[in-house]
Amino acid sequence: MDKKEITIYDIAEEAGVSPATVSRVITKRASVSTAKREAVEGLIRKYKFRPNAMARSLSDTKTKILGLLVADIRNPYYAALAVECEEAANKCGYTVMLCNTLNDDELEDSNLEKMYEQRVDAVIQIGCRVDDLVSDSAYAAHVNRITRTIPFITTGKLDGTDCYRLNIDDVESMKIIFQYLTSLGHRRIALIGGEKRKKSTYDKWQQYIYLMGKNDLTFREDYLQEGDYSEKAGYSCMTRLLELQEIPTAVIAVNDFTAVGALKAAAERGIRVPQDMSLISFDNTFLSEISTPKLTSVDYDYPAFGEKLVEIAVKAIEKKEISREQLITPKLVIRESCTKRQQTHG
Amino acid sequence: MDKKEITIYDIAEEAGVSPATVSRVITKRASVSTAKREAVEGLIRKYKFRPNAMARSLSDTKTKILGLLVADIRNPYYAALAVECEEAANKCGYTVMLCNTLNDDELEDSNLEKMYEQRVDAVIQIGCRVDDLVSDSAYAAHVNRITRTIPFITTGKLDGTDCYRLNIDDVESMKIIFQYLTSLGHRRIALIGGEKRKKSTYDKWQQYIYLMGKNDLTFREDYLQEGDYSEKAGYSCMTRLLELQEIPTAVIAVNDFTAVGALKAAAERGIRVPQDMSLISFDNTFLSEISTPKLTSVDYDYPAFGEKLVEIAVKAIEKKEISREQLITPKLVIRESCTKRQQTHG
DNA sequence: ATGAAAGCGCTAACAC
DNA sequence: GTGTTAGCGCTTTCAT
Repeated sequence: MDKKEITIYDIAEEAGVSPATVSRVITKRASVSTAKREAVEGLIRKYKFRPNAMARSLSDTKTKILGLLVADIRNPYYAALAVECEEAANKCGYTVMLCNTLNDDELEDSNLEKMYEQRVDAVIQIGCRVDDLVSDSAYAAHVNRITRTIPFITTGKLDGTDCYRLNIDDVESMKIIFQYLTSLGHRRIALIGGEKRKKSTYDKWQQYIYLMGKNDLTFREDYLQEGDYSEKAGYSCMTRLLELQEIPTAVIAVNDFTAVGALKAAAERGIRVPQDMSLISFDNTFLSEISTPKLTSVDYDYPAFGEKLVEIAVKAIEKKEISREQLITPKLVIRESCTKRQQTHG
Repeated sequence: MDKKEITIYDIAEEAGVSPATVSRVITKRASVSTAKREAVEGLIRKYKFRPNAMARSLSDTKTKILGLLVADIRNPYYAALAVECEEAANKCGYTVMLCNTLNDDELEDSNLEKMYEQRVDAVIQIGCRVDDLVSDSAYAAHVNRITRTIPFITTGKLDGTDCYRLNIDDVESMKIIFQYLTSLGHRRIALIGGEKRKKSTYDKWQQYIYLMGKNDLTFREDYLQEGDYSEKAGYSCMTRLLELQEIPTAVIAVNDFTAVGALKAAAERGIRVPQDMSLISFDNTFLSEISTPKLTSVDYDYPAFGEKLVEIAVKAIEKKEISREQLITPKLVIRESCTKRQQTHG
């Protein structure tokens, strides 16, 4: 502890050059004679000198930090995306400042403030209030204050704000699922979990209803079980489904957590997946891989997703042309949880 | 975008006071007359002014940032701890800068550099090379360069360095497990997963062997199955166990992932947990809660763990007295995966 | 209590 | 190519 920190002045003095020259060799933004460069580089190595990022940011008004605001990193979906964002950011020379909103509006606000104080070059928000079907206007106002100075990228809806949107194509996801399920012969298809006040869930519901019609399947209210996004919700939705006179032959779970809960409810009642019932989910987190049976799930290509998010941020920072709204195309990862409808079940 | 940012000079001018006064009302570190304070506070609200953290850090050489270096945030264990650290840090007025090492030594190094450049006030490292039974000396040297100026806190071993250590009491964990398992009548106890080059695993092994002896149980090499920390490892370790002449009546998995894999292997062979075999794990992540059956697992009280980590960091930053080595006391969370040994199994 | 001014460590014009 | 200098926006003596 407590050794005085070295600065470019110390390096400059010992190398017999000016601080500006040291700065030049560090930033590589201007040319320096080989002799001086090598002298400086030698000293940098000798003292293991690292420029003070604060001073640097203050001076050139770029922090090279991307604020990443996620709902809850303990959720594998956010964790997967966050890691990819971090890797993508690193590749572009950016560092990520990650904060959790933990479903707490105040925390969401204060984290946003913090990012602003830290003068992050852009903020990427994934989850929480940005996902609301109808955006909270106070929140939108808050975001707009930020977008006046910093690009704001989100995977949510957040209307009434001047932000960049990269959304998952939920309509397409549902289409893929229906295509797969109907190709397996399923006609009694249920959808469980999720809150319809969230845009992504709302869109799934709408599309579910539409596709039931389009495929000439009978839509039944009781095949649409709202819950939240937890394992518990999946459990209780599935339980309710299994109490029905005529249980579905295929169930779509809003995410992997609810699918896992549904699996448990099914197992308890002696319903085997996929032999007695098919189950399919969204998100394709590691839970799909470790559950028994492994889940067939809709994947978003997280590496590409993260890269795209960062690319938008970086382009926006550099004031390059970049579309304000883009879509992520989902694809189905087929594992073990679905199978052909059993003829005996009708 | 692009509105010129407001500074304390703007506020000062409009309020008819000096920048120093504005700074005083912001920092609250000196007294200001009520009239001027209110004028300044009004303008701060009016413009929603937020001081530039870079400038502030440059000037007072404290960033109020804690670097948090974790192995992989996608792993629920790290995620749980990281979130608690973030919450604890927030409470103390600190922000967390989270980076993943992703099991990549270069990334580990570069993230450490980045934290240093960012002049974080302390770094907390959880996982990766700090856990090695025998510390890499180049890495230790790197850490020592950092500890010359910044407190370094770790949950690992990392000997040969001047850091603060907060370790899980693995010996105690194993004791608790044995106490529980033997009280249920188990005598054929196996341990699966983990690499013994990691200190925490090494300690568990040692203690396992010791306790087998102490409880007068026969130690068998084939009841000790090394793997890594993945679900796959759990699956293959358990598979090997189930091929033995005499299978164990209770299995200890090194973490929840391996336990989940073990569960799958058991199910495939028709072995029911806990009726036919008891299974117990370490870490008590959310996997323990959502697996079927729910896992009995050793918990570390993550909120307290995170708080302690941050407390050590903050105390060290403030140069207060604080012990260099402390232990986290584990406790068992009993769920569904263990039961009394079936007498019929001997 | 308050203002003037120096300084934190760096970058970037601007001269030469 | 290289040095000089003026900031970047804040905190903090030091006077008053």
